[in-house]
Amino acid sequence: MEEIDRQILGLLADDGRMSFTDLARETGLSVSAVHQRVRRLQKRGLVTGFTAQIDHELIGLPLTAFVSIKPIDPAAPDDAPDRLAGLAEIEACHSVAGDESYILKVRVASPNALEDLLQRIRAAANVATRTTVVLSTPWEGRRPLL
Amino acid sequence: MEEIDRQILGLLADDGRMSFTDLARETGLSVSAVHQRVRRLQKRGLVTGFTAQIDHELIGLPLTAFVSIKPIDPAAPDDAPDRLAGLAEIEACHSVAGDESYILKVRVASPNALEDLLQRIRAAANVATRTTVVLSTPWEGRRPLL
DNA sequence: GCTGAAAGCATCTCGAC
DNA sequence: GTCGAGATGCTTTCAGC
Repeated sequence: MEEIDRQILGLLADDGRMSFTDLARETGLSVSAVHQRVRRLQKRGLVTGFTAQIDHELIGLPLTAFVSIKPIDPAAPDDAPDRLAGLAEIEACHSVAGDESYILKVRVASPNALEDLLQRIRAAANVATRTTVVLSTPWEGRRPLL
Repeated sequence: MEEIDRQILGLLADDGRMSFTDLARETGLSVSAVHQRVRRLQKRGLVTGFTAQIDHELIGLPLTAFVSIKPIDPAAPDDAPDRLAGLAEIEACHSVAGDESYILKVRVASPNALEDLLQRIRAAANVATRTTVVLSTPWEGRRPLL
């Protein structure tokens, strides 16, 4: 991948709805050239999609937490992601190295909802949980080095 | 907020580039009505922006980790976010409850780059670090309950 | 707050280089 | 890989309700 594709990725990470016309102006290419490059970036899988960024506080999910989980029976087959996929409050699921197996990022409406979710997580995946509550988020989703 | 705004948020979270024409079809409103609602959602801050979703492995940042930090001098003023803002590898910074002060999510190219980043984090913020390496990510950025 | 219509732009495809 | 042009479709505004 080269310089101009990195530039396009950066521009689209900053503004996912930027028009091809504007992308062309910024990159110095023609509209059709940018268009083709963006399509190629999607086809190659470098761009997996576009999404609206939503303020979770304002839509009624003000409480974020990280939940680390550890199987109660270490001999049981590890299908935790499948078992947890149905819980919509879980925004992300990472398999990790270390004492615990997975780190989940969850969003809920209240402490009560968190307690309820933790019970559902333990029941669904037969795991112990360790929860770290987020107090504030100085920044999130910042674009890494391109 | 009401039902139809939730629907619009869901559609835009799934496809941030969906046209107003398609949004109108899905919601049963006229094109101008959806247009007006989306503008209002942005103005009210429920939609903070739009972004391209990028495959970090394919752009050369295959290693993700969570770095928890704890101040070495607990009496010093806590301006860690300001001190860390210049490190572009840090994708997110959450202030958390518990033994440690912040959880950082970082993306790097290699174990060597991670080691180097940890040194820069410790130097910049005068903190001790505890790092959890991500092995795989069953899912991430899934839309929470709307 | 919703609608429909109209003007201005953007998208997307092609043929050519 | 890039370009320019053209048909199609989308965005955006506005008057009317």
